[in-house]
Amino acid sequence: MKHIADSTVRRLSLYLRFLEEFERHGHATISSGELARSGGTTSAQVRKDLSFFGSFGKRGLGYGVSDLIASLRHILGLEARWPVVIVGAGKIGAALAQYRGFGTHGFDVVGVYDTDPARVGEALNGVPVRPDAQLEADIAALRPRIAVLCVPGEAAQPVLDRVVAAGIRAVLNFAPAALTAPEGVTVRTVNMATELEVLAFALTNAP
Amino acid sequence: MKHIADSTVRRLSLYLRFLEEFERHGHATISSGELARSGGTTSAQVRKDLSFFGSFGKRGLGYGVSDLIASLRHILGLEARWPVVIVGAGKIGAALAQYRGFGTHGFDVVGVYDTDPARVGEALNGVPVRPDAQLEADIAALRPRIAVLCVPGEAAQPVLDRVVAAGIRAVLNFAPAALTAPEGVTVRTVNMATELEVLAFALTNAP
DNA sequence: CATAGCTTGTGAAGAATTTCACAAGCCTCC
DNA sequence: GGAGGCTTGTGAAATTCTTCACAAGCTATG
Repeated sequence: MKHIADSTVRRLSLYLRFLEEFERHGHATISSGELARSGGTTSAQVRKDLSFFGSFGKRGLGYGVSDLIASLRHILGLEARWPVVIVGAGKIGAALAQYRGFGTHGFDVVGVYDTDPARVGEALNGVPVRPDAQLEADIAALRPRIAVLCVPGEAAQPVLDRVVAAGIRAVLNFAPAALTAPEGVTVRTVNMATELEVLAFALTNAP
Repeated sequence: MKHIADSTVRRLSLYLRFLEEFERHGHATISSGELARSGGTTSAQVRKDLSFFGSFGKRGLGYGVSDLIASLRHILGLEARWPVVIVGAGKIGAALAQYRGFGTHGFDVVGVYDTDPARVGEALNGVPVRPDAQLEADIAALRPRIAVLCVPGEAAQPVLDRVVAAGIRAVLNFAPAALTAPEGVTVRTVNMATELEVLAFALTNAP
């Protein structure tokens, strides 16, 4: 299949958010223009994004909301649930472990890990915090597909190397560090400092 | 000034992270190639990114680490400190309020707001949680430039409208909602579901 | 001072992404 | 059943972003 741009995938995810909203409001169909307005893009962009994967609408009518939701969920790979491990049960890790959004979006937290014995044993949203040393064995046993890193910056690369060695191929990194991973491993980093600095730049260079 | 791409600004921020690392390790100069390797890009990209803002290196030598740090901090607008308010003192809001990275990167949390009377009064990292109703008055008095939204999805747009009306021009949104803001207001949304879905897509369409 | 060895800064080329614009198709209403 | 009014899907054009490639310039060395 042709390569799909990262920006396209993010927009598809965003469309899915809005479609779910539309469905809750009882709308049966939606046009590319309406979807575009919600997502801050253009109708041509919406149609082009979808066209990479097929043809989902009806000319003159628009898209069936629930059909398009199903199609997007299929495209994004959300038909099965994805098991996830969270490494690091500090402030951010604990907050994420208790975040309900994981479950409602098809992701199951199957393990939370920490090196601090004081935190081990604690249960976060029903999932007990387990010792960091258990990480490899648990990945082998529970086969999570995604690891979420919430460890201090300097620990992030070593932990990444460990989870990759244990078979993980997708990582969401909240540690303030830029990571390098082998070919075939997808890493997304969410860096608070960078987000704030982009805002500072925007404010500094305001019109 | 010519328009600077978002991706360029994010890379500048990333370069700054690495330069700080290099400086801690005692390196005095760095070449575009070394900086590129750390940041997962190319030397040409590094030089092009910097060239939008001027000429910072010495041919044959590279860049002076501390000079380039100073230049980047100037470019990104990090020479002064930026006051920030956090709206929502739930799990994520509280975790952020206690995150040390704000302070070390030049951002000061001057207020945390919540509607829940049980949380009001609590002090997070020295900053007391104040009643949500106080938000507008405090923005007028303390003049924060950035608002971080950690409220439930359905509350995000109303809160955004309020902080914009009160004079805020830059918003970092952690609520699971896509927001619309008037011209001149920069909004960055960090959406857990989208990040995870991009990973699910990558895993589903793995080679 | 001339040469060798690096590395920057930058036009130009190339690639990727977004926007345009329009034929094709569906529905409704007369 | 034909006309009118919408909306999709998609090549082509336009724009934006990245990579290439090389002249220019700095340092060190003999």
